[in-house]
Formats: sequence, structure tokens, C-alpha cells
Amino acid sequence: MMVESASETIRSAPSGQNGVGSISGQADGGGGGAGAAGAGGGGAGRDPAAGADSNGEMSPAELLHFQQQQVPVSVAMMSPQMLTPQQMQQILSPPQLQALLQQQQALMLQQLQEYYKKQQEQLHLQLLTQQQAGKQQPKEALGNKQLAFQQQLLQMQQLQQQHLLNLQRQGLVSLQPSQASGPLQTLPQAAVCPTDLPQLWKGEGAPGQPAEDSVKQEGLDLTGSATTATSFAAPPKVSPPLSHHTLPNGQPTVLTPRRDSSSHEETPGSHPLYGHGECKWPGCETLCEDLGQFIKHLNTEHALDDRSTAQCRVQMQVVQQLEIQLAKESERLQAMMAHLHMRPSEPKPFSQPVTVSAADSFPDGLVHPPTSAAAPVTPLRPPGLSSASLHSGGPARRRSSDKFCSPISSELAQNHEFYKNADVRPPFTYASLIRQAILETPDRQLTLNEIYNWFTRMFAYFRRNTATWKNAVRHNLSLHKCFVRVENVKGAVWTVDEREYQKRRPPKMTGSPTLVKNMISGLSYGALNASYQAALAESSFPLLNSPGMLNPGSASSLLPLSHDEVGAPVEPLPSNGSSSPPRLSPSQYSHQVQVKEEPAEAEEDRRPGPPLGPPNPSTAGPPEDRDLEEELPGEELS
DNA sequence: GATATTTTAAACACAG
DNA sequence: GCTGTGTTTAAAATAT
Repeated sequence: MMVESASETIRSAPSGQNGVGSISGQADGGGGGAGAAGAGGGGAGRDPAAGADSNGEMSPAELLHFQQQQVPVSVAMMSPQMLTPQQMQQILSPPQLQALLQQQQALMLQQLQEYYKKQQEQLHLQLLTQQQAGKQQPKEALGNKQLAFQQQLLQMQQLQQQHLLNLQRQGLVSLQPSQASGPLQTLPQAAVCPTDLPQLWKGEGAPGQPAEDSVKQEGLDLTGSATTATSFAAPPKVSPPLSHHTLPNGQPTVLTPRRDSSSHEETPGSHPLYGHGECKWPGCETLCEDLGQFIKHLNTEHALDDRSTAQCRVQMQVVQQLEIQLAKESERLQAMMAHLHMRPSEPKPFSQPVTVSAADSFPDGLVHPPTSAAAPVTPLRPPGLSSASLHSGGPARRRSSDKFCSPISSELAQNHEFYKNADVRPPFTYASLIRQAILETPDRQLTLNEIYNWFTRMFAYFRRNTATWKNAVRHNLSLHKCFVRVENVKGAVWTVDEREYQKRRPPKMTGSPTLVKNMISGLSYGALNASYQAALAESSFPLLNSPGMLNPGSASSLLPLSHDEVGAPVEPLPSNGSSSPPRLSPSQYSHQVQVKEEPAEAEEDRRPGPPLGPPNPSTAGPPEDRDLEEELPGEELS
């Protein structure tokens, strides 16, 4: 375990995205003279969701309207600027969201392949410049170097193919012959068929063009083996339709129209390795006034020598690393998706026109999650619970806290692995988590350190930013009367006063069923949304975080929302078998533990009379509320 | 708009 | 002096 020093106390307002009024919002007063720099992070809103929420202007009525209409993914994708993540999330059903994710994957793939393209262009252009410069060189030497480049290009080509195959295996790129003119065709076809390399080196005509043309024509058959019409909509602006040809060897090839005027390689005065007046060769930022000077520089500084070759190799490794990274992330995503809502036994109710499910990638039509047993295929959403019935346009920030019975234990039981492994913030309040930690133990008491350990053990999320959440845990322990500190043999332990805990429930929940329902759905979904956004924000793929690329909130429908969350039988505690929360009276507590000092008595004093009477659940206010809540959602669900 | 809840940050005290 | 624990205050966001 990591040891956290107090000095580590951070400004790490996680990912600092909360800038919302933080900097100016410092309080000089009070005990917090410190506020100063660190406080800048400004406490609240550490949830990415919070920031997003503030953008949400859609009224519940509008949301309802959206829900009633089956908004297709394509629509949602087309107007991301009009919908907040929360709205997206509330609008889209899990299948839609899955489709959305796939679209994002495809876009990611596209980006990667554009990266490939750039790499290959770099190689080719260097090659060509070398060719020019090498006219004076002995042909022998040039031949050897050309060979080296050929090998590099071939390696690159193989990498690409492997990568695509990988993606196909993972269902990220689906094969759909009917959409043969998918956007992948705009992807680089710059790899070289080995047999045609000699032609490449002829270097006839304008320098650069013949080679590039031949490269394109004989391009890597990305679309042949992977004639991949991915699920995302083709960007309209990209290159013109390509014509498919078949090579004598039977390999289908994609031909780009010759002299593609949009091709930037042909733009006079431009060079892929030249931009903003400087050389873009890796590690070289030499300023060049114009293209001529750059070419000169290229020929002198980046000649075909060992160093340049080595640099090319390095660059290739960079590409390779990216590939690996992508593969890992893809696998992780698949695992998450599989865990969250892919149920092989359940046919997917796909109604979106744009999408192709991962299963489509496989002839057997089955979903092939790359995950192992680590991703249980738990039905995470009750079958009878349609997304529409859930998305009631509720609040977004709240965690599905204690207020609604105790969904935690069942939620955790179901998604234990998920929270354990995924760096997702659990959608529960600190108080409810602490309580859960304590109640999970046989003797219902934990030391602070044990609580810490429980957090880190149960949630990957809490393996980071320890100073932050540990402080929050301590704060919650001190703040809430429901947590009682007890002196024990081994020091101080913390217990839960269930009655106090229940008392925290707001009295309003006896309101109309609609209100209750809205709150319930809002709570759970909002909380999950916050978690997912946090996870996405922390994702190592900035691509996924860019607003236009992936709407974080949109993923949340994939998240586990179980009826447990909204009103399942309360609290199946593992330890004592009692399925209801231990409603212990203070006297019961005194049997269990010796309340050290003032807390219990002081609480007795603090508590106002009426609700405090004998611990009779039937007469106490909160239990009634609980019952109501438990029943209503149940009706909803059935 | 008022109020309550939750989260985050920070200062401080105390004990080991 | 350092660290862990515990308490308290404050601010901000959000929900009711």
C-alpha cells in the first residue's frame, strides 16, 4: 500500500477541471486562513459531472420529451453540442450507448490510422528525398539503404495489418460488406507491396509524385482483408469515393483517384515533415525559412544514414507502442462493456440505424468479449426496466447514497469486480461507503485504517488521491453523528449508529410517487454518471475525453443500475444473515461495544424527542419512508 | 431563494 | 519532528 504523507495534501482537485469559480472563491476568514493556494481547487465539483451539469439547461419536461422519442444514436452524435452528457445519458438506452461507444472506437481507430499514415508519409518522403540526394551516390549503397527502408515499410505494413486484425477480433472494427465505402478507405494506403518496390524507386516524373501514387495504388490492403465499413458515419468531407480493383493475385485493392487534389502532399510549398517553419523530423526542430531550405536541411541533416534509420525505427516503435496501448484500452473497454451489459443470452434490441454491434464482427453472431472470467456477465439492468422508465431526468451529481435504503451491498455484490478493477468512482456517498465497510465486518466496527483498507480494497478508484478521500473519510466520520467512535482494546474503532444513520433521511420522501421515482432514478443515474465521467476523465485516452468524441455521460446507461439501487430488499448483510439493516438501539450498541465517552450520551441529549422513542420501526418516521421507497420502485420495475 | 446534503480543502490539536 | 487520527471550519455544487 502506498504510504501517504500528510504533506502530500494536494491541490489535486482531481483533474482540476472544476475550475468553476474556484480560484476566486476563496475564503479568507475563519480557521481556513490557509485557503490560499491549495484551496484554489475549491472543493466542490470535483466531479467532472458537476461541471457538465452546470451546462445542462434541459428541463425535465424536455428530457421527458426526448425520452419519449426514441432518439437514435446518430441524432445524438450529430448534435453533441446541444446535449449535455447527462442528457445524452438520459436519452440513450444501453444499446444506443453501446453503439455510441463503438462509434467512438471507430473514430479512435481512424485517428490511429491517420497517425500511421503520417508515419508512412514521413518514411516515404524521406525516402524520396534520399532518392533525390542519392542520385549522386553509388547505386549499390543506395540499394542497401532502400532495402532497409523497404523492410521498415513492410514492418509498418504488418503492424497495421496486425492491428486491424486485432481490432476485428475484438469487434472494434466490424466487417460489413454492404458498406464498402466506409471511412476506412480514407485511411492510409501508403504501405508498399514489396514486389512493387522497385517501381517505387524508379523515381520518374515529378519527384515524389510517382512514388506516392504507386504507394497509394499498391497500398496496404487495409480495406481488403478488412474492408471495413466501420460503424461510424463517414465524415463527409473526406476523400472522394475510391474505386476497388482486384490485383492479379486476387487481392482486392483500393485505388485512390489519381492526382487527388485534396492530397496535401501535393500542395505546393508543403511537406509533411515541414510545418510552421520548422522541421518536423522527430527530435529536430530546425527552423527553415522556406520549403527549399527545408529540403536542403532534410537532405543534409536527415540523410539516409544510420542515425536517420535509427530514428525511423524509434518512430516505428512509437507507433507500435500506440498500437499496444490501443489494444489494451480496447480490451479494457470490451471488458467493461461485457461486464456492464453484454448479455450473450439476451438478443440485442438494436434499433439504431448507424450502428454495428461488436457481435457483427463474428460470423457466429455471438458476442466475443475479449474478457475472461473477470468480467461477469451479470445482468446489470433489470430486464423489465427500460431505459425510458429509468431516465427521468433526475439530478446528476448525487450519489445513490444511503438515502435509498442501502443499495450499496447489493450493488457492490453485483459489481464488486467492476469497482475493484475499474477506476470508477463508486456512486455512493462517503458516509454510505463507510457504513458499508463497517457493517461488513462481523463485529461491526473498524479502525480508521481498516476503513481505509476497505476503500482501497474494494474500489480501484480509491487507490489514488488517497490524501483527498482519506481526509473525506475522516471528515465524514467526525461529521456524521451516525458514526460513533468507540474505544477498543486495539484502539479506537468506528461503529455505525443505524438509527442516526436512518435519521438523516429527508422527510420529504413521503411525497408523491412521481417525485420519489424521479429522485430515485435521478440519484442512481446521476451518481453513476458522475462515476463514469470521472473514469473517462481519467482515462489515458484523451481522445475519448474530447467533448466531440465521446460524451461521457452517454456511457452511463451501460452502468449497473439495478433495482437494488432503487429499492430492493434492504441490506443483505453478509455477516449475520439478517437481511435488514441492523436497527440497533443505543442500548444494543452498548452491548456490542463500549461507547467510550460523550458520543452516545451527548447524542441522547442532542436528539429531539419524538422520533426517538423506542426503536420501533413501524412508528419511526424513516422506516416508513423506507418502506414506501421500497415498494414504489418495485412497482415500477415489475 | 432558503435550506440541507455532500464533497473537498485546510488548519489545528493530540497522541504515539 | 513526523505521522496518524480526530475535529472543526469553510466553500462550492447540488438537490429539495
